[in-house]
Amino acid sequence: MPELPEVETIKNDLARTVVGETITDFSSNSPQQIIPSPAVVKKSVVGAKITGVERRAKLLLLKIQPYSRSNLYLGIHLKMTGRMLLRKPNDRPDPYTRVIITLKNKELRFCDIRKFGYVKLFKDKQELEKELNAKLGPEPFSPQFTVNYLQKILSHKNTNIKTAIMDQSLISGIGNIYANEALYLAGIKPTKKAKILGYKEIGILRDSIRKVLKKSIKYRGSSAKDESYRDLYGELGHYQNHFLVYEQKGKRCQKCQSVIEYQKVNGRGTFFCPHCQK
DNA sequence: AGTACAGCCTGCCTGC
DNA sequence: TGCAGGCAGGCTGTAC
Repeated sequence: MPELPEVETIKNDLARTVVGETITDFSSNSPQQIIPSPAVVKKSVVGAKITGVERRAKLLLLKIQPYSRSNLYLGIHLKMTGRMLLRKPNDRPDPYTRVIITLKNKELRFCDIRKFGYVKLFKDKQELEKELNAKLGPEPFSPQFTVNYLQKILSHKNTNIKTAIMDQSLISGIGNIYANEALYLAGIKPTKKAKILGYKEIGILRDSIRKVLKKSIKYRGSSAKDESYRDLYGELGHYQNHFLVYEQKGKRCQKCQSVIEYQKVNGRGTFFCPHCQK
């Protein structure tokens, strides 16, 4: 499932392949995934130029400059099974293609088995930032993501630490895979109450989050068992070959050789070492 | 207000 | 073999 490292990988590849391209067509066979509607988005973006690609949390952002008007943004959320694929117009169709953004001699295809993802038009930067800042906490690599910040928000959280770090309004970009991995690296049990973590422990957690995300970006993200994540070219990521606990139930902990356990935490599959994580 | 959880959606896996 | 039912989970809306 695409989280911060996966979206970052797609963003970086898009930045070097489609910036400067003009959009010649926009079509969708899944109107429920297009906000406000396929017709409005089509009218807004056709003839306009892609001038940049950004990422905020797990949202991919295409910056679009129409002729003689201010920048628009197309926000693309891949949710669970979404893919953004760069193809040529005559390439064979990809299964579950929901949206095609046509460029000159290129196509951006948004494919999504479960239809959880969406493409949303933002009229300008102001509208975009207003919405995103209202519901998203700081980026893990931003200067705002300090130990003091983390301590402040966790100290009055009445839930477990895993649920807390996956809460996008507290920290943005962390999903189930990297929550599992970061907590293992930090030696913290996923079910531990967020508010009882100490300052030192929070510092280690903050560093672990950054370390795990950074390493995954280096490996172009994770394509877990179901391989739902693919990069812009349809290729698998590689971080799954470096999972420490995620999908490692029954295997041995690399640090202490204990058997990795599995349990549900707030409805989410959770992997941990019963010995290393306290 | 803050936390928990159903619902969205569909392919895959399990068990009968 | 075939089919029903459960499972996966990011995020939103609703309920407590």
